[in-house]
Amino acid sequence: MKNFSTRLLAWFDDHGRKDLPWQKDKSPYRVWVSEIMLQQTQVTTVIPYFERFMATFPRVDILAEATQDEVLHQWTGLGYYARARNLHATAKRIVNEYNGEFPHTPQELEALPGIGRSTAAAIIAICTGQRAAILDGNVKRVLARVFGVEGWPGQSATLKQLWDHAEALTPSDRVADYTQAIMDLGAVICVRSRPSCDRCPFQNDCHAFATQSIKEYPGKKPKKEKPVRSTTMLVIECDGNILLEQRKATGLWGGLWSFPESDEPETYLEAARLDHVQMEKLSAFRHTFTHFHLDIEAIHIKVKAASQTQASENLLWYDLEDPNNIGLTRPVTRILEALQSAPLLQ
DNA sequence: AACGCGGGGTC
DNA sequence: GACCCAGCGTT
Repeated sequence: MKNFSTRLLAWFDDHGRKDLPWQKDKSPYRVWVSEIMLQQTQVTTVIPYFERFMATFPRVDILAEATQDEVLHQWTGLGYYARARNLHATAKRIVNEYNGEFPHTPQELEALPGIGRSTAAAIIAICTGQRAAILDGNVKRVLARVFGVEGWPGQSATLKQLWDHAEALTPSDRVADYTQAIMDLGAVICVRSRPSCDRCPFQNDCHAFATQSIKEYPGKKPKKEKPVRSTTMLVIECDGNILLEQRKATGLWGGLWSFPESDEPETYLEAARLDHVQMEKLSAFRHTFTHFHLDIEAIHIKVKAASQTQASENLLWYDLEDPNNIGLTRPVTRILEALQSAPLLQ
């Protein structure tokens, strides 16, 4: 299609978003943090996290010097916690290897943890104005519909076609605006369900609109049955303090703090040299991940003096009145909320 | 090339 | 409940 970028930019000038928090001061640091937070996460969800993160870590060197617990604490609730670990690792590398300044080439950016092809391009385009093509969820949806690209974008053949379109369409002029514009079109007009085609600058050139097959694009991910796992979480309380265990550094909920899990509470307590005075089931619930369901049963256990329990690297007593700055899993925040709004056992 | 990785918004 | 979101790293 001719004039794609010109027409998109004309639309952007009238209708694009220009007041998002990360558009105020488009420094590489702020743009980078926003791009990482926005991976697989919606704008409205990100905004409060971004504001809080910037207030706590206003510069890359400050982020680099923070502890991982502090970074994960800021990330609690955002999900995909490897993003936070990679963000922290990259901050350290920016300080140590690049003297605190972000590199300006896609190759160097992509070599940093958590920055892939699209995120590198976004940083390049938005911060330097160098030509670089992005391909995020918005762009995939727009291009799949306009050009009738079939198949699920998770498949490499489909993904390649989308990248080819993205590269071909990205202009040399006004790349920063173009990058924002193509995302805005996807976020504001070409939304997933019930898109506003009558307000779209490409209505007359859109394959999906012309063939009345908008729902077919982009192709859907093949659905798979989610397996169900189950666990028992031990909410061990002593004097208003809750025992938490740090999860291993990688994998699911990596680096976050959660309740000890055991199907045999008595055995666990014995091993930890804890004497319980009361034990009561809390309500069971289901926590659903991308790829499986986790049925969680929580047991509230009150114990006598905790001094017996050795404090170790990956164990801490979490004071409900004076919480640590650490990353917590969703079930922990959920259960602690429930506990505090309806305190049991006095 | 396929899978692991969260939590929340939307319909 | 199904589906998906400003994707990337690992295998």
